[in-house]
Amino acid sequence: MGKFYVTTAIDYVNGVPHIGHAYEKILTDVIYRHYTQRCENTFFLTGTDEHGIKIQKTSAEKGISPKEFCDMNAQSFKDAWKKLDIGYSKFIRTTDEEHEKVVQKIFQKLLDKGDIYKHAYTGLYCSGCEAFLSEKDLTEDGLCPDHQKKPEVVSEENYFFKLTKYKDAIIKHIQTHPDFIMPSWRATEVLNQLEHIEDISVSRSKSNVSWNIPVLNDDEQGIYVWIDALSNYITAIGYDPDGSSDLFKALWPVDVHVIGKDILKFHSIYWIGILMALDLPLPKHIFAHGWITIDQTKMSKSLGNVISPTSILESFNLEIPDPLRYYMATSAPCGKDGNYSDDDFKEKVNAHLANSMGNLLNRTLSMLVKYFDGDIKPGFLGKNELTEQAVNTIKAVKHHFDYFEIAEAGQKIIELVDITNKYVTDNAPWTLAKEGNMERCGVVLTNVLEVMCVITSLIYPYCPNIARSMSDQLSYNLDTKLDNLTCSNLKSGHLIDKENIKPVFLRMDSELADKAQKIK
RNA sequence: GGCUGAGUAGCUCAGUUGGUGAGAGCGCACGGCUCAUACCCGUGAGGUCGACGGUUCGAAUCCAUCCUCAGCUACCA
Repeated sequence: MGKFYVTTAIDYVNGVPHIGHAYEKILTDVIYRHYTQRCENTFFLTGTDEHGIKIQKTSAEKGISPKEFCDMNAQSFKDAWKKLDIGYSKFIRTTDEEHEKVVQKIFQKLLDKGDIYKHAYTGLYCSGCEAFLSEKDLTEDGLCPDHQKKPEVVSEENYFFKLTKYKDAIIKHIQTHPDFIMPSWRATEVLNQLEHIEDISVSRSKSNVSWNIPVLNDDEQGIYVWIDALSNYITAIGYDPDGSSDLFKALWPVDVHVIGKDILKFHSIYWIGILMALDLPLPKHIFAHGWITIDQTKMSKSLGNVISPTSILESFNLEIPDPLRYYMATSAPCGKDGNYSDDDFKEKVNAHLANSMGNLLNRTLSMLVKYFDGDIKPGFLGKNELTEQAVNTIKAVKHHFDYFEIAEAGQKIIELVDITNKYVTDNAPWTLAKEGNMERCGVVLTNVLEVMCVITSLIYPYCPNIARSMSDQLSYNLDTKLDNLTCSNLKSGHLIDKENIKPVFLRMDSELADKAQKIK
């Protein structure tokens, strides 16, 4: 494989990051890191969506300019991602000058083409939604169900995008590309929505909303979210109607847009329509993930159970984000909702990362030092009975990632860990050593260490810090591509000294958990 | 109302096109081991596989009806 381009949704900076935002970035980062192990040229885009009336209003309430407000919140997103080791290649903000300029050009191009037209209408406008509502959307009292406010009757002339023109083509594309929308069962949902689609309004009157990108040659209108926000996926890498960058040519079409299930409609219908209108190739995949619930309850501000990603790291006293990354990435089956609870988090992470995986490396290296002074003798190499299992796991993990089954892939890795732990117990190197069967003892330990190298590579996307610690102790090259990954990674000679053997992840003990409970 | 998905051991879930006594992980209990991060390995607890029918020699797995949950989406008022 050559290149791999992956994006997250860009987050609206009206608030600070919570665990739902983090979930998506972690998933995407795991996907991204996995593909860096398979491709030469990879790119990971994330960022923030910064225009619109909500930001205009919130910043006004705070008495600061919208830009200042955005700067502040965008930074808090960047800070959070840093703490989670989200290794994005670029962080785009829709207020970036370059983005704004290209969005204006895109708008103009569609206007010139006739795919955007002006249309006057009267409707019920809810400023909270920043959208027109139809009567049937309202409550019995005639209020907006989301904002409990009475919408105003507004007469407005806006620009509309001819989405209906592309309706049939979009339907056909979805039908003929079963892996376009993933998980595939969500495609039915989208096809259903397509039946009732209408042209979408893509501008707002400047008198209602001032914090947006102006339409060129029209002082009355500003560009609304669809063309502004969705375009980030192409403007960020240098798309330009007048001639795109080499980076864009190398990366587009995107391999996968990772998004939440709530915005699938916008990505699989609106965005696809826009791309068709721009004569650009379509995304290879759109992956809609589920939600993270907290203790089986939906996270929401009104319930007051919004959790920030970093508060989990702090309350458990974690110095590395790996456990949280691992838990997030493996707790929800592909595309479905997952749940977070403190107990479950601690349980899973202790069991998999500390007890099984970490301890396996630790016990094996300890024996190598105890029985062989940390040396691997030439005769220990090349007779690995676990090769087949390891190779099968590599295959299975790659296969799962092809379908963005991140949790399922993680499960396979831990299965290999379990198999290897059992192999150690079954072969009891400590007994072999006592019996003086040193050759066999060395072979067994080396076999395990070879598999540990494989595990190190496979776990890396989930736990980059732990993987690095493992690779250090194994003198293993973590840059090894998965296609070249075998069970022959070690060389004969001295591997490690006793003082360099370190647990890669310590159990979170009950004391810490209690402390976390108190904070909560 | 329609459509889609889901309801399987305490918890989280696997269960291809129906067929040896219904599974995994975690948790729990007991046993083993002692290299290791009180870790690992083994054994067990008996869950009417949402409900009631039906098809079949035989269904968790197919069909009908119903209940619950989640999501998408109408229509009548």
